[in-house]
Amino acid sequence: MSGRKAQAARNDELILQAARAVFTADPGAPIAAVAETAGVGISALYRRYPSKEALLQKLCGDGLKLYIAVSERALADVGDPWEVFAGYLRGIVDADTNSLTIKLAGTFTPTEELGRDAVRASGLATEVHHRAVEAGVLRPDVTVADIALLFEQLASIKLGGEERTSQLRHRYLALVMDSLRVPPAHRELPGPAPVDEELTARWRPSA
Amino acid sequence: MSGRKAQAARNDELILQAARAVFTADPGAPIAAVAETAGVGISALYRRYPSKEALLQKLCGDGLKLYIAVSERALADVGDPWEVFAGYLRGIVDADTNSLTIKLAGTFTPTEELGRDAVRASGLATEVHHRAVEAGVLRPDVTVADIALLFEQLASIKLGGEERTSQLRHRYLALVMDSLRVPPAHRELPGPAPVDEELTARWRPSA
DNA sequence: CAGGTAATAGAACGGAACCTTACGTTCCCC
DNA sequence: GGGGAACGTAAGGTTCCGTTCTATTACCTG
Repeated sequence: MSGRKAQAARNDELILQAARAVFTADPGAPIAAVAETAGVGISALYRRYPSKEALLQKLCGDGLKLYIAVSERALADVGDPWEVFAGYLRGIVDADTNSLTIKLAGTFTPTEELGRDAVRASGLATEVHHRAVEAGVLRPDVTVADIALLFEQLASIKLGGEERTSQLRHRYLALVMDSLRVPPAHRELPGPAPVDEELTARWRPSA
Repeated sequence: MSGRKAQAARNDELILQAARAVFTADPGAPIAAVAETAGVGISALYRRYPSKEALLQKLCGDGLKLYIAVSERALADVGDPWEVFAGYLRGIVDADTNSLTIKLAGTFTPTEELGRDAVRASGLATEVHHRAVEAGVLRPDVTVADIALLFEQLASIKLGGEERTSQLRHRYLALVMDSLRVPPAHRELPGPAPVDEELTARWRPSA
């Protein structure tokens, strides 16, 4: 498992991973930050992608494909309709594709393939939503576009590390799910609520 | 109502208004954009504020004072406990102070006065929250810090113009209020849901 | 009415940030 | 052992932005 080609193959994945992490944290991050995080030089990036825009397109495309995969998994699930829908919501939040795709919306020109995948993703989301409404487990005055905006709101949460952020997103997803579900009810919220220290920490001159 | 001094007084307000609008839309906006929006030259800004940081501190301070005013109004209200709390939530969303204060969190060193006001605002919010829980109209497993993060999520919504954005924020505030209130119930959501066109518009190469 | 002053608009400046390319080096594979 | 792929680093060249400077306008006062 050595050799120049093996390192290149490893770097392929390393770079993508770093790019995802860096641009998720800061969509306007410089490309040098990606290289540093990946532990490679800048030329290793430009060998693989002709420009920053190309890298962003790749990242966006991967995110969309992940989104599509989660949706298809939900459509293939024949279990309890509410649990299927709830699992779908949690899956999208975990995939964390919204942080990237939305924040990068206007920053590059969309590929044709990107457009096709977006249409496909939208269709699948509509079908998932439709099934939940038809089954009578989702309040009908909430549209599929509403759900999309809810995902965006959850993606805006960034507090502490990656793990804590995910925890809090699930907490507020659970909260809003209580008002999405038919019949309405209050269920236990997962994860501890934020403490004051977590909120005030953001005012320190670190950033 | 003319004269050089009158224009200066008018510009005072004009500049603050423009700064609020510009930095609310884009916290990293250049100071030239503020001058252009206000319809004045750059020197008109630097006559009033010694630096960009000073302007941001002023804006933040004003936002905090507005937040405090809304909270005090809620505490003075002796009507139906839930309606008081709901009005408080709507008031904070309308004041739209979170978009500025949070996004600018780490970008400048906080003044001492800013710190005092922040403590005061936090205390008032805690009292408002406490009353709602005591009255049994707010689910007790949601903390005051939870409410703060909910405000942030709502502030992250930006779609179409200012008016449409406000409308949507109230829509999702109403949605989450359905799961905050005791007892839980589904009430009619205000404002029309987003249509596809509104969502896809963001992918056009305008920005 | 004339000079002093406050206020303004906008160009000019200096420096930082950042995408991209060029250069020199290393190390596999034939 | 040599050809070339892959790499790290440094420099190029541009854009952007906060701040300062200059020339101008318009009011007020003596």
